[in-house]
Amino acid sequence: MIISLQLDSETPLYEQLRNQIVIGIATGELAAQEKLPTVRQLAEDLGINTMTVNKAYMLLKQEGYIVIDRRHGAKVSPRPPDNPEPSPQLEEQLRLLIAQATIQGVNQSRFQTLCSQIFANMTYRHP
Amino acid sequence: MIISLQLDSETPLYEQLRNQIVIGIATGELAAQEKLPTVRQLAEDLGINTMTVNKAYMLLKQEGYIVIDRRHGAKVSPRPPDNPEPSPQLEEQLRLLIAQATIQGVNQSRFQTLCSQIFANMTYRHP
DNA sequence: TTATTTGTATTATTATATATAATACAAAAG
DNA sequence: CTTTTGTATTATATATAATAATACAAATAA
Repeated sequence: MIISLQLDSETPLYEQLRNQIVIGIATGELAAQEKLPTVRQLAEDLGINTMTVNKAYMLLKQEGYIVIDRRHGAKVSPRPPDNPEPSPQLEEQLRLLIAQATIQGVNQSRFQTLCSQIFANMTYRHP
Repeated sequence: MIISLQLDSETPLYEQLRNQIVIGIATGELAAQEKLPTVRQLAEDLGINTMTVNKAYMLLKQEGYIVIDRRHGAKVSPRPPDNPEPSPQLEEQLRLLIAQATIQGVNQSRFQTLCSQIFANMTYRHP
């Protein structure tokens, strides 16, 4: 999986890394149960510090996206059961996003179409 | 307009303030051309520093949400023309949001319904 | 067994971001 | 001419981000 970090971004490196792994899981680029690189290996590949990668892994673990085992390293979590209700945080983020879209002049129809296109690339639950 | 800041949040105060004003504009709570409180007044009301409010106003100005005039203070920008294409930043944020929703087990149908409900509260372009 | 690899913890250091405080200035309104 | 406006400056304190250099426990591989 290709990971590209922007050193000049306002988004912290560990957060960029976390985000790209989350998207990688959702798109199916990283399959459930798939083993992630070791913190040392990934840090070396990306040219960043070990602890920065570790921070991203700890965050992903805390959020439930990956499982970490000392024997086998980090793995993508198995697919959880369907949960129709999104988390309050996700709902609030969506609310802010739609507010911005509305003000920018993107109407509901266009927004829904965009969502459909994005969903079409999420093969997470269709292996 | 009621603004509530969480001092213990990870989100900086100026960003919380910016977000709530954006939502206020989108929901119509803040009408186009409406005058915002002065930086000193809002800082006093919220019990925070003047420069923190100023930073939020500068950000909103830079993003085009408000217009600042030395004579009349800060005002909500007039409604821009319809723009079917969302900004790349917004699209990337939506992509990450949908990725998280997908992994959390929220399917497309439920997500679209949630979007519809949120859009129903955005009266920005229906005064 | 021994050596290596794994995640993880610790400590230190540097740089940047956040927030507050105390002023000060220019421009416009009253 | 005084007040109010946004804005700039300087200083200070705290928190976060990132790196560096180690070190440890647990498990794998030799």
